[in-house]
Amino acid sequence: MNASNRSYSQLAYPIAMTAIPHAPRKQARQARARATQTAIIEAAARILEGNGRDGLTTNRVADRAGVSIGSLYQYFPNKEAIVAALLRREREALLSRIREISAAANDPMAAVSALVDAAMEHQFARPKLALELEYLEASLGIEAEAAELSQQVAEEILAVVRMLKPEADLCIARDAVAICKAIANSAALSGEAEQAKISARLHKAVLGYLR
Amino acid sequence: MNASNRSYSQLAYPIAMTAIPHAPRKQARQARARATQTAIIEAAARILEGNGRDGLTTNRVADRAGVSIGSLYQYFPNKEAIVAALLRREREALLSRIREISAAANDPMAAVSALVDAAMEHQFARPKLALELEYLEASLGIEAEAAELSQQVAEEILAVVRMLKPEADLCIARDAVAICKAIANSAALSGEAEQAKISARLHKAVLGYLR
DNA sequence: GTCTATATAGAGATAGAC
DNA sequence: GTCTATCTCTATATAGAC
Repeated sequence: MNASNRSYSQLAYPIAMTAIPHAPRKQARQARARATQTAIIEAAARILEGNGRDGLTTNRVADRAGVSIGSLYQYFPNKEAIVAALLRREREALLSRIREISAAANDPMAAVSALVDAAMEHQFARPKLALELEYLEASLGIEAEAAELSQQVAEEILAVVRMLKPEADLCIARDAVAICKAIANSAALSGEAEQAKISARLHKAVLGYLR
Repeated sequence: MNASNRSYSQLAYPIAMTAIPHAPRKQARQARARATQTAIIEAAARILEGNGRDGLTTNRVADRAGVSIGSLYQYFPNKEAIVAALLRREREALLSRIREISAAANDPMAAVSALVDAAMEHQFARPKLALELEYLEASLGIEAEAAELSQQVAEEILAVVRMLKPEADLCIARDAVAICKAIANSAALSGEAEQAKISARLHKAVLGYLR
């Protein structure tokens, strides 16, 4: 994804004292670089939340991240790459949560229920961001990769769903995901705030579908 | 919406023959004007389907509609207005279909089922267009009006749903709509074409939720 | 390796001829 | 009332100083 992530940490430090001052400096630079990257990605996230996708300009991202536009382009080749990185960050977080649940699953009903909760928490942690990313995903030019992540999510979900409903196929899993997103988004958009109420409806919808 | 829709047709024609050539000319111009408007809106629709929202530029719309950019701006004050008109066209078509079903409703189950079918037909008639419009709706600046149309849809749906489930509220109706859109979109996006299969899942999801 | 300044391009929208 | 030509603005991306 970015070319500057070389593994300086694997350098074998010579015993000579002259090497010692270098090590931290190099490490520090790596850490700084990562921090800058993260800052840029998070700035993009906040702009999406505050100004929507039309407000997301590279100049604004650079400004909000506290770096110059020139620096931004040292870390990302173009605007798409920033959005892609952000999307990956969010999706991977959700995916790993799903995998945890899937791995720990015993009782089918409880597992499905836990998945629904996870989806809802994810969506409600930053609702505007989740929504904007969904919109942006379609126009990203990384369809292949995005599709692959969705695929992985669907497969993981399917594994759990099959505990409850052995004849289920991938369509069913995708539907379940779609239902979660749709209800959560629609609730968020129409200004609902009572998570408990929404959660109850979500469970009803998903379990009703899988019954 | 547009200022040129004055009701010339209500002019009482004087008996004098001089009036006769005017009437058709005015009528003809009106008809032409409407045709041009329609052509512009439909051109926008086709561009959305073929090039996505990023490809939707006013110049391209004018070109595809077979008029010059100058003419386009005689009919619409800006790009948003074109999208808004298109959105209205689609939404009102769906709304009036929903009203038909609602008005003719006898058996609750059958009515809900008919609504689900209508939603699915609408979504699958032009899936890409429906999806793009959903994305665009959020950035339209006509939130108030769009929200009102959604509200009308939800209320109409609620009336039918209450036949099945008297304690239902607007949230339930909105959820039902969201479920329909979500499953239809997700199916369309992942390339499913068998409408019968999707329809079966949709019914299951909605009826499962309302049970 | 970070900044400022700017090249470049493409969009929306308008002016004015016909 | 429709066209062509064009203005203006703003966004992405780069060049070059430091």
